Amino acid sequence: MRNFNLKEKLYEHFGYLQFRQGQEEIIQQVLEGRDVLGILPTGVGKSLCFQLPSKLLSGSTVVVSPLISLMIDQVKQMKSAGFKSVVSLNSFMDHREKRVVLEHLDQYSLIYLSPEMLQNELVMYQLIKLHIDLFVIDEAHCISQWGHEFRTDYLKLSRSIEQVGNPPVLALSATATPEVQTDIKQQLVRPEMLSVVYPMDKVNMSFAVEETSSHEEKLERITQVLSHKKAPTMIYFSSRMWAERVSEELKTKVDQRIAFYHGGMEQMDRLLVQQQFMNDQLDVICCTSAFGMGVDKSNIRRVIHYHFPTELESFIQEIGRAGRDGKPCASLMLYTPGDYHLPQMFIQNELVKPEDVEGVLHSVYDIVYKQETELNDEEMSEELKLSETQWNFIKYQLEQEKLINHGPVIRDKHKWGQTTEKIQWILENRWKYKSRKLQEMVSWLHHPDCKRKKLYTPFQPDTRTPEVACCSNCGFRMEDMELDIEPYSATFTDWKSRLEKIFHQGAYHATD
DNA sequence: CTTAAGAGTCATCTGTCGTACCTTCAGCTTACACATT
Repeated sequence: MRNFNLKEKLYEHFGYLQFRQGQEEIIQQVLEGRDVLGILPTGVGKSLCFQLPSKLLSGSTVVVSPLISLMIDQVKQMKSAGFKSVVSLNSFMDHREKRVVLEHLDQYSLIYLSPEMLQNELVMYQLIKLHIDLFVIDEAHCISQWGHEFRTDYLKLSRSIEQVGNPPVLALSATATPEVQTDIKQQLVRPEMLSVVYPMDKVNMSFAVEETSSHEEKLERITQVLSHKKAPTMIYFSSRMWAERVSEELKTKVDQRIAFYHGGMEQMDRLLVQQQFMNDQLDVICCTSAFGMGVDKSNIRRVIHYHFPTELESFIQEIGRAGRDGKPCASLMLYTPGDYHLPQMFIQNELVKPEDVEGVLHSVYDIVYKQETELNDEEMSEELKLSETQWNFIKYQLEQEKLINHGPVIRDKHKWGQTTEKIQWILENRWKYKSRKLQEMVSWLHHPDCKRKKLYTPFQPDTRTPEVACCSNCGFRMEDMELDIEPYSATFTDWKSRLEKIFHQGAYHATD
């Protein structure tokens, strides 16, 4: 079975003559049945690493993806490229459609779903009946970044993999420190997983870090930078309010097309703004971390941070969206000493204090065993005076100990006491971990030497020599940025190339 | 000796927070069939 020539198969199914960096190695290993953790830089075509194997393997391939929009995009893309047996299971489907797909699940060779969907009994019942010979986790850093508190179903993946017959696992991501890689392997219970890691340092990006004293100064600086030259720019904020506010203020100061984007907006508005930015109908987007995953725009020239994120991993992901075309781009970080409070509040908001665990568990006990009607998550977190994420975490831990949601009532006081201690211990470690990550982020801001080296050293042993000016500590200033932008691309072209573009709209191109 | 101005200290108050999935249902919109003028 392994005798065929992979390059021939690549051409036959996708029409490409050559693999891109890392693809062939990963596919080879996957086809030989090995578990692989692939860390490939953005824009290399990670999805091909499972799309080609799914064509070559006889059974089904399951792909876990964090965002519905990502799944829908990929399915659409594959369908228009002529791959018919692709489907995604998600909450946007109506009940009839969902039932029909579930009943004929064996007809699909590539099945996309969310980690939450895997916890659905009916879905799992149907999956178990299939022969699954590849289990893929796309954007695998979510396991480590979201799994512990925010989306705990990400920590339940190993159990699901076991249930569907322990197929080979392929985990893919663009950014993962060795620490995160280890966490991913641990959570998947696959310590022997093969790591295929490629460098992620951006040789076409210059870095600038500037201390400011106030909002007004930040605004003034952003205005200067934007006015210097019109170019696709993202501005990252840690709060929805500030994203909206600065977006409005910039509109009065800069003659460019500016909009904001965050998770609190209506679905349609989000889609519209994203599409406009993608199509060069917007110059500047003021956004929170909601904007990013699956954004594949090649000509983003500047990423400005009005606030800094809670960890370097997030920062790297955010700047990773610029300069995918390989042309020069820059990152500008603006910070004010007071900015430290915001990320600190985020940590508090997702982690319960260890000394509060005992009280919380007592209340849970009372509620679960004395309440007649079952409370939903929203009511529970309100009743316990916890944030949604804090309750998520506690709930997951109690489920793991089988103290809730596992049938018969357990009134074993000793067991509850033990669990209290265990949760306290986990929380103490999470507090230490998150505080350390934030500390690393802050010390990067103040690092007196080369910012580039300091940034990438935790991710890879050697940092390559940049093709552009290095960083503000190596003499780079935002004003020096090379920006030879052709007037907005693709807007005015002759009818032949426009027709060609329309004709090829559905054509397959591998993305991340 | 009294009083006003200014400086320093303490207590109180104000401000305010991101990331996604799922389920289920109420309420709304849209398309369409049918009856009436």
